[in-house]
Amino acid sequence: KDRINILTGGDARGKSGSKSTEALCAPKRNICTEHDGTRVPDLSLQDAEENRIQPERLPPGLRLSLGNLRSDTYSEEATGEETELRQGAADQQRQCVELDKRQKQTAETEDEGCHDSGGTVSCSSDEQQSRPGTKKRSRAAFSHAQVYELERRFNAQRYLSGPERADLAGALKLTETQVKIWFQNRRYKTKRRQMAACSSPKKVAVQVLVRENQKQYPHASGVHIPVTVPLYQAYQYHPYLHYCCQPWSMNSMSCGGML
DNA sequence: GGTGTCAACGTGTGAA
DNA sequence: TTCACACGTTGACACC
Repeated sequence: KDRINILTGGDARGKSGSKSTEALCAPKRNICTEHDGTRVPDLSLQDAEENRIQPERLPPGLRLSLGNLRSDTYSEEATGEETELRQGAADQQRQCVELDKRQKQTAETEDEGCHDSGGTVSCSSDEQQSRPGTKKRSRAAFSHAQVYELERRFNAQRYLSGPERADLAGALKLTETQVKIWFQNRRYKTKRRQMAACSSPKKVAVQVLVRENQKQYPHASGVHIPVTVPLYQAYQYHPYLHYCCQPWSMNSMSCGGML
């Protein structure tokens, strides 16, 4: 059902090298079309709020390494951020070192058929299948810098065109497929969290309504049940709520039973 | 051992 | 036919 959103509005997809790629992508971004045909804003900004990686929480080693990864898109933002990136706590540095050690150990213990692709360790499916009796599936662990840059890009735009994906993949030393899959997984993960956040506020409201056995709302149909918990309070603990339950999204997010 | 995370994979779909 | 999408699942891994 959500394909409607993608194919009619928010879709920035395009075949690599396809002639229509650029035309499809940029102008339509940030606009989605609901099932009933109404247009709704893309959620990238809200996602950015929820998913943003705070620079001060990054290990210092990673902070410094990010400068080489930044594309022109982020050049302005990078200057102020880089100063911030240089400040770090010692424990964070230790954490980073530990993680790097673990990643290196993992890489070293991989089989010979596996290859290191820019900080990630993976095996091609051919290599896996060529081994008799082994059907081991690889799961590349992206480096912190790669994930950071992917997150940054995702916060800026939820969909990448073919050229954009190629650029990003090249910058991060990942394959285009990896970048594509990462964005797919990232969008789906965001949506799942939205749905989870959308359903949880129900419990809060119900608790208040049944308090003290007061029969304040005789019409059980619930047509005019007042909201007893201010929405801003709910938003404080459920950051997805404010767009998940807005009028333009009510049709698609099944939040009708929220009260 | 159970659980959560996440990259990779599989499926169904529409557009070009 | 090819491609990218949403969505669900799988398998590896880390943590408790």
